[in-house]
Amino acid sequence: MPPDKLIMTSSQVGRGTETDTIRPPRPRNPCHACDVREMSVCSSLEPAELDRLSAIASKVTVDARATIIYEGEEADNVFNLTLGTVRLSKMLPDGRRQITGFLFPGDFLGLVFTETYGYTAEAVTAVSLCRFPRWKFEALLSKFPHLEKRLLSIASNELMAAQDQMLLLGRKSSQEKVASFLLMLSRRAARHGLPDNPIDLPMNRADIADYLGLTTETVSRALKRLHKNGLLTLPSPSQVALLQPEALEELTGDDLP
Amino acid sequence: MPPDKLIMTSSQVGRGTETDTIRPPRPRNPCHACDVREMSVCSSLEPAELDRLSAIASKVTVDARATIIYEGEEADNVFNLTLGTVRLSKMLPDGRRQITGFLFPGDFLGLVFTETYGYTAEAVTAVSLCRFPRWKFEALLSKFPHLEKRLLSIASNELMAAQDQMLLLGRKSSQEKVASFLLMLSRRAARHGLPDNPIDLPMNRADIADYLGLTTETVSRALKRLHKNGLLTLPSPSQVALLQPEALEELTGDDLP
DNA sequence: CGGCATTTTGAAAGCTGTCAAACCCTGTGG
DNA sequence: CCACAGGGTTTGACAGCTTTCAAAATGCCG
Repeated sequence: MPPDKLIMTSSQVGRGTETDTIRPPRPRNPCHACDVREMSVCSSLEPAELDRLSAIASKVTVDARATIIYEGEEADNVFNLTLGTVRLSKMLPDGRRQITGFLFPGDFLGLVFTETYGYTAEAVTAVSLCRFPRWKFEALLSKFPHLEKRLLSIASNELMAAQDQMLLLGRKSSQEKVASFLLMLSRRAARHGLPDNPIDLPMNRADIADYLGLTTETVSRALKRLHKNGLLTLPSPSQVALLQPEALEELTGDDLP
Repeated sequence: MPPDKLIMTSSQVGRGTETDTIRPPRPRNPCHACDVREMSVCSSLEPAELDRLSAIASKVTVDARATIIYEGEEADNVFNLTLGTVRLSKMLPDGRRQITGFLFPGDFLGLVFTETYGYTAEAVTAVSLCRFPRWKFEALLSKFPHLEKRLLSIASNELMAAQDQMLLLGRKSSQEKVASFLLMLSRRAARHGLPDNPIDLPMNRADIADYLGLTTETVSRALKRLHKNGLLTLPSPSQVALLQPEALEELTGDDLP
């Protein structure tokens, strides 16, 4: 299937997105095709590298729920998410699904060194991404060691996160899983300069369940129990207010930081 | 704690190791300190790179059950496993453990870009490794882009394996988990030129359980059930003969390859 | 051959999953 | 502006798989 098939123009991205509230004020977009300077990887890049990156990037917008890459499809592109939330997932033939991660602005997508993608990526919300043709991207890697080292560090961090997730999936109770998940979202939001206490849940219960290795019912019950114990409230199904983040920490089962 | 604390000379490595049966006959060891040429990463290295790698390597042997690196400890070294089996694990404060992976000869260990190790590594069997001081290793990376690219590819593959494992932990039944595990071991042995049908299990049931997110009892029962269904036999607790590998494939829940 | 750790087996409990239905939001259309 | 439709979420009852706890069996090693 042609790669162009993946690009769909979204109906206008909904309500004033929270990314507008990012604290470090937005630098002017230096690239006509793609706001490369906002990619997290850029922090360690030099101007020449940035320009090269911009030169091969094209901007893509995708509607909520659309598929960005299909598991098993030829890995022709690398993306960097600039707006919205993406979920990565793998499926068993009978339909059971495991979400292996959620991506937020700044995250890379499709950074694989295999012929084909190993997972499916779908837009949870309306999404904007920078797209880089793989061969150009790899050519760039060879020219700019900085970039390569940075990617290695990113991959290493992702591997670490994956190991934490294995611990969660293999050994935590449903309540610990949900508590861990909420805190992860809160921390991630804080890192991105977004409001971190009334947390926004861009994904639905089924996504959360498939991320935590649970069912929607169990997720719902775990939230209810946390609510009953006074740890949080649910102003709306997609918002969680953490009343006692410290107490929640203890319920994750993890070491306290 | 000083890094030297980690190095312990093993009592002679036990019985004639199976690695002696590796099919591609061993090249002569080109390095007095460490058989770098046998590292899996070497396949894509140039002679000059190999020599540099050898120059900073020192050989380390570790007794079975000894700890090689501790989670949280300063990440001072990078290792490459040359002989034996290593387990990587993370623990929750109350003692629950998740094994995030088993390492076999050729695998890297301690390849992180953080201050400290994110997991504990322990020798399952007697083990030999090449040790590289981190700072020297990183200096080498900067000089040899080949090496860097190779590591990026390794990290990318590990990430993929981690995602498969998340699918297993989050969505597979105990039987599917055990079937997947056995086939993984068999395939890995085959890739290394080792006997792949009467599989050797260097790790005990507790390790298998902690890798699959189960208990030893459940692992045992799953094996029993597979045995009862004529899929395998257990010549000894640490050996599994696969009688119908194809049928086992179907029980993994995965797509058939 | 005996001691000990590992593995297996058994019975019972518990947590999470399944199935079904009610409820609630959200967005639409009158 | 309100009623309605529909999907998503919550709740309930029950079943089932895995865990727990305990004890027997097995295999390994001195």
